[in-house]
Amino acid sequence: MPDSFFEEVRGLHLFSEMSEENFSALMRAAYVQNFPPQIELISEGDPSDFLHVVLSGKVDLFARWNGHETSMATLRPVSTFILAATIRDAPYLMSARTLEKSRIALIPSQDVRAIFDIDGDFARAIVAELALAYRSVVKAQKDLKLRSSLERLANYLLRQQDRAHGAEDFTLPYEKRRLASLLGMTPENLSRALKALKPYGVLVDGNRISITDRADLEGLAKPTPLIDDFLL
Amino acid sequence: MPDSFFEEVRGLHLFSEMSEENFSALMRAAYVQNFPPQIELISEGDPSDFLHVVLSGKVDLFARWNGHETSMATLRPVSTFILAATIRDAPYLMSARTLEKSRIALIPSQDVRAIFDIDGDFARAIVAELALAYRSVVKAQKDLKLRSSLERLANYLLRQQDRAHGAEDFTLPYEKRRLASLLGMTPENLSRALKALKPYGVLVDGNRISITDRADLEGLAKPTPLIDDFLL
DNA sequence: GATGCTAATTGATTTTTGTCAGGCAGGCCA
DNA sequence: TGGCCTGCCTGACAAAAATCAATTAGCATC
Repeated sequence: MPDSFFEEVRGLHLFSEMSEENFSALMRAAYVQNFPPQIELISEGDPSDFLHVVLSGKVDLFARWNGHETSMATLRPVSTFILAATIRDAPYLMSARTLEKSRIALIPSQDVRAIFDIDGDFARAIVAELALAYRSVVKAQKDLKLRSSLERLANYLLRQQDRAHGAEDFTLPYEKRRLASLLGMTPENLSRALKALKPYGVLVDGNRISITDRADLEGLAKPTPLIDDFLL
Repeated sequence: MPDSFFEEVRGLHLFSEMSEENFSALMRAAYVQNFPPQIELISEGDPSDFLHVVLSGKVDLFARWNGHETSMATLRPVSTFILAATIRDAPYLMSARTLEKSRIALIPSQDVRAIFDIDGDFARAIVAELALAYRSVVKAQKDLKLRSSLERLANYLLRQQDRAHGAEDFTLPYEKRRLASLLGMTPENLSRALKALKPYGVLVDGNRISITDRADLEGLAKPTPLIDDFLL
C-alpha cells in the first residue's frame, strides 16, 4: 500500500485545498518511514531536505547549545514540522527526535518550494499554518518571560485539563523530565513545584494528575487566552 | 503629499512583487499618522484592525501579564508588524508603543486579507515574511532557554557590534531598562552584568560600549548562527 | 525473587536572579 | 542657582532556581 498515507497527508489543512494535480506532484517523490523511539530525525544546522509529517507516534523538537539542550515543543499526529526552514531553504533551527515508535512522511523540500511557487492556494494554506506557528511561539515566549516556573506549571496543568475535556484527572503525556525541559526548569524543580501545588488542589500519582479545585488553581495560575488559548 | 508614503511601503519585500492594481487597492484606504513618543498604538487583546508599517521612528512590541510587562522586540523603519494577527483575523498577542516620534502607515486588515485571497504573489511574499518572523522568535526562545542572562547580554553586544559593521565602539540603541526587559532581566541585573563583562574587555560609558577584545568576549558568549544570525 | 536500569524524588547547598532602599549625576525649568 | 525630575548605579537582602549527592520507586529481564 505505498499510497495509503496520501489520504492522511491530504487531510491536513496545509494540503486539503490544493489541486489534485499539484498534490500528486508534491507526493511523487514523497515516502513514509517507520522510526523506533529515540531516533534523531533531523539536527539543527542541517539543510532542510524534507518537510516532515508526523502520521503516528510522537516527536520532540529540541535545541542544543553549549552542551545542554532544551525541549521546544512536542508534536503529535497529524502535523508537519520544519515548514519555515523548508520554505526559506535555510538550515533547521531545531532538532527533532522520535519519542516513541513513529511513522513519518517525508516530502522533498524542493518539491514543496516548487509547488509553492506556482500554486496560490497552497501558498495561502502555508500562510495560515505559519501564522499559527508564529503565534504559538510568541505565546510560549510570553509564558517564559512573564511567569515564574510555578505559574508556568500551573497553567500547563490547566491547559492539559482543557485538553482532557475538563476531566478532573488526566495523564501527563510524557516523562516528567521532558515536561520540565519544556517548561524551562530542571526535573528536580518540577518535582518540588508539583508538591508546591498541593495546597491548590493538585494531586500527583506518578503520571496521573487530578485537579480537585480548579478555581483555586486558577487563582494562582491566572490563565489568559492571550497566552494559554491554543487556537488564538 | 498624501501619497508620498506609497513609495516607502512599496519598497518593502512584502509589497514589492504584487501587481500595481492590487497594490493600489491595498493603499486605497491606507493612511499615515504621526505619533509622539510613548503612545500605545495597539493593545494586546484588541481585534487586529490595521496592519502597521513603521516608516520612521522606533516602536516597541511588548506584552503584559498580571501587572508587569516585558519587551518582546523593537522595530525600526521600514518594517511591518502584527502581520500574523491581521492574516488570521485574530486579536493582537502583543501591544506596541512608540519609543520616539514616529510615522506609522495603517493599512486596513480586511483589505490585506481581501488582496491576500486573490493575489498569489502577495500570499507568497507574506509566507516569506512570516517564515522569517517565526524563525526570529524561535531563535529568541533558544536564547532565553539555553543561556544565562550574562551570556544573553554578551551575545547581544556582539550582535550590536556586527550591526555597527564591527566598529570597536558603538551606542546602545535605547535605554538600558528597555534593553534589560528585552533580555529578560531587571535593570539592576543588567547593570551588574555589564560590570561583570569588564574582565572580558567590555567598557561602558553611559550608552557607549566598546569591546576591546572581541575574541575574549566570544569565548564567554559562544555565539552561534543558529541563534544569533539575524538572516538565517 | 534477585539484579540492574532508569526516572523520580529528596535534602543540602550554591548560584543566579529579583527586590528594596538609598544615592548620584545630568537635564530641565522656574 | 536651586529644586526636581529621571535614569542609572550600588549594596544588602530575599527569593527562585540550579546543582550535587543520595535515596527511592518502578520496571524489565534473567
